[in-house]
Amino acid sequence: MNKVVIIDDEPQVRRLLSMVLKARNYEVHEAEDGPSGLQHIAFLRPDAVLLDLGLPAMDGLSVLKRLREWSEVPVLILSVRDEEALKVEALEAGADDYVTKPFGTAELLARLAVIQRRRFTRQHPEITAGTLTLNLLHHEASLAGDRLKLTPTEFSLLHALAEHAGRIVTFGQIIRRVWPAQLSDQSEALRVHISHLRRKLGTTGPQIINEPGIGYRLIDS
Amino acid sequence: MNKVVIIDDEPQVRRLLSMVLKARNYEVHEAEDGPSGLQHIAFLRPDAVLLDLGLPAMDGLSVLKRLREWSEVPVLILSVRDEEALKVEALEAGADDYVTKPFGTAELLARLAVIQRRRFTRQHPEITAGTLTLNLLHHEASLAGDRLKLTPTEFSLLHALAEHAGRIVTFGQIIRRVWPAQLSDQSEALRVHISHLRRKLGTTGPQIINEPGIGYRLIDS
DNA sequence: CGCTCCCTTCACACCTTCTTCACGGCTTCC
DNA sequence: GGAAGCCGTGAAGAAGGTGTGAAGGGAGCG
Repeated sequence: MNKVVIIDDEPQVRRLLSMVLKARNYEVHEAEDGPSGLQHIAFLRPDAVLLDLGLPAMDGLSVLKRLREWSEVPVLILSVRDEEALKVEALEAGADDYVTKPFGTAELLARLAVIQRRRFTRQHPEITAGTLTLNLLHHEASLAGDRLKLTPTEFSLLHALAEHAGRIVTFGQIIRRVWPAQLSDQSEALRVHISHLRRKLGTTGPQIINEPGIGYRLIDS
Repeated sequence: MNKVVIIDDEPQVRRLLSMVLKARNYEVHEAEDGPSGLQHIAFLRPDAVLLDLGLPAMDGLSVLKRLREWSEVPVLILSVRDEEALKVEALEAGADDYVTKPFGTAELLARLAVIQRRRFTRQHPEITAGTLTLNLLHHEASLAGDRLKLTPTEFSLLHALAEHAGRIVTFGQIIRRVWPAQLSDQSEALRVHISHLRRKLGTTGPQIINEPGIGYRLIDS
């Protein structure tokens, strides 16, 4: 499913966009300011970003520039009519397209589809962490060449950990990613899946380490 | 060039400060009371403000509170020794640091430089103070490249200090931030966590300094 | 319908972390 | 110089987080 992060300080705009996109089967994540938006993007690796230019604390252009230092994710700018100069700057800083508020949903969806198609070509189909390999295209995991038999939830969980191998991934990040639409607390289920994963990973290769009170970390050796 | 506004009712103090700062290539503007000081700030948009707490008509604390309604400009408080309680109030009202009269010019210039530098490094997903680095996204802390093993409370506490590295953070500010929902007095627990943090930080890099009766300060070297 | 697979919940033992207490050193103030 | 208050730190109990076996329940399928 297509993941989108919306960065806009106005709750109404976020709600509208969210509704429209969810109806098209997008998985939507919202952020109300630049820093938290960047964190969402860094972790979720969405397929597209909708970015408001007129953010309060850290303006949209700064967010975009910061983002482009490490990500090529398609970015669609949301701007109001009188920010012409800013729009140009944004495009030069690496935005893919823009729509002017107020915008029609049809136009928005069309532009979104276009910028995604443009970027679609290159994507990493495999991630590795030591002897562990995840093939995202085929949903397959293997450990030192041997195929691992993982359930969908386990694969998703391991994916979240392996993508940031060696680093801490917080409980909140894991849960938002593995259970995006879930409102109830999944931390209990998470512990059980971690337990299952550890058993399947065995004692020799990569290990899942708990950082008490914070999250988990996948280490290579 | 750096613009500074000095608000102090004593002409000698203003003249001294003015000389020192001009020698360092600051552009200096003087005001002898709160209202005219605020006007200067509103009009000049200075890069820093030096504010005497003991002003005749409108006291320094009132000036600061008024100022903070519309400006984030760094403010360095000038106070005399017996205004301890006032200093705490000033810091909690948004002052960035203070120096006690009489003060050395070296100290004044150093603190001024610190509070100006810090305003730029807001909102970054990573915070550094000397050899100390906090990665907020991954909840990781490292000292000179080595990862520090911190508990959640320790991380939160160090975060509060590091975000204002070089400046005083009052007990009240720390406690409200680390234990937001707590009603009981956590000052005892705070001392213990500070102790643990100091042990983990060691004796070489950044140090946590106690400012008796006021709060703590994280210094780089 | 019965089977299988998978996810979630529960129970409980275990372990880490937080808080409190106690006490000694240090500074400040009279 | 003595008293009072603030601060640092060791130790220990309290509180809360974590791992895992087992059981319940829903979806898909023949």
